[in-house]
Amino acid sequence: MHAVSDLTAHMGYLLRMVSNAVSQEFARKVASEGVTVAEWALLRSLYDSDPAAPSALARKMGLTKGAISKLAERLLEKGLLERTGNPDDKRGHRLSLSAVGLAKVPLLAALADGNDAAFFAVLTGEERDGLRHLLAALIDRHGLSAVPID
Amino acid sequence: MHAVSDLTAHMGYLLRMVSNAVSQEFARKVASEGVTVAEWALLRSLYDSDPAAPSALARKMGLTKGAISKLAERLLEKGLLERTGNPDDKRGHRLSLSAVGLAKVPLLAALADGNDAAFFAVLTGEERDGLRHLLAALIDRHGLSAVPID
DNA sequence: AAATTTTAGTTGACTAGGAAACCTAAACCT
DNA sequence: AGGTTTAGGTTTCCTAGTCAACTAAAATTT
Repeated sequence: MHAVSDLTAHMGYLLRMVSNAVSQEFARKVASEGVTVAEWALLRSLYDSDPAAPSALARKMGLTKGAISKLAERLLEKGLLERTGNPDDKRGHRLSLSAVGLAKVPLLAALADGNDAAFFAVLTGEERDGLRHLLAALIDRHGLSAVPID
Repeated sequence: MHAVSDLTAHMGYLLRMVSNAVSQEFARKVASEGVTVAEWALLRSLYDSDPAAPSALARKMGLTKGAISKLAERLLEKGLLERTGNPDDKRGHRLSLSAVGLAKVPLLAALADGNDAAFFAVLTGEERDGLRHLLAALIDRHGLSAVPID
């Protein structure tokens, strides 16, 4: 008879637990700037790029078009993003940071740096390097950063 | 001037990417059994335990009472869970697996084992051990004890 | 040129979860 | 006793994200 393995026997489970903990910590911190984690990721993606189409952002961030659509909508309402039409293609448009959004990214980046440093400070430098290497290996060997959506 | 660090410079970001990938893979597999990942975790938690109060499950699984409440509601409707009143305390109740739920856990466990093995097969045995150790260390040192044992 | 297909984005339905408000029952004080 | 506080659960509202259906415009076929 197949023994029913413990939940915690699965690395996926441990991964999810740790990942949730990091994100939650960070969520509280960025909330003080009136922004969510997902919003931060989108703002950061636009920071050093030209105005980008939603579909391009979806590819870049590994999200679906729908996710970007909703995210962008909220950021537009918050005045952190700008949407400009594309005369060459009346279906699409381009998203870019507003002046306010542009100014906010460095602040958020500092919070992100601090959060990451604080959370992983419980590891030794060697352990941190090891973890980074393992995560990079998983991402690389699974071809994760370029996950085609749709 | 503070440089704005790359998103991928943060380990929390890499962690989230990998974690999402594992969960998504797994979600597809368990969907074939008509169950979601969160539902599987709850079912598994009840598998080798006595009937448990929702609040106890919340502690054990590291979720809020609200999350358990909604999850349990769906599982009750699917007929995988049973709810029995507690005469000693008219506020609460106990949740336990139904016969169907009980029968389903080993099937799901096999899927979980397979998913985990497949995803982390791109690492060497040594790397896997290293990753498990690092995740356990983070969980331990941050007191994310909600789950590790039992 | 007309019909078809592909692409861009939005919207709605659903799972997932936290936070907070709320109700009720139990426990604890005076 | 009677009032207050604490604990157990549910519900509502919000973010987050997927998938699938949909509209409209562009690109391809025929």
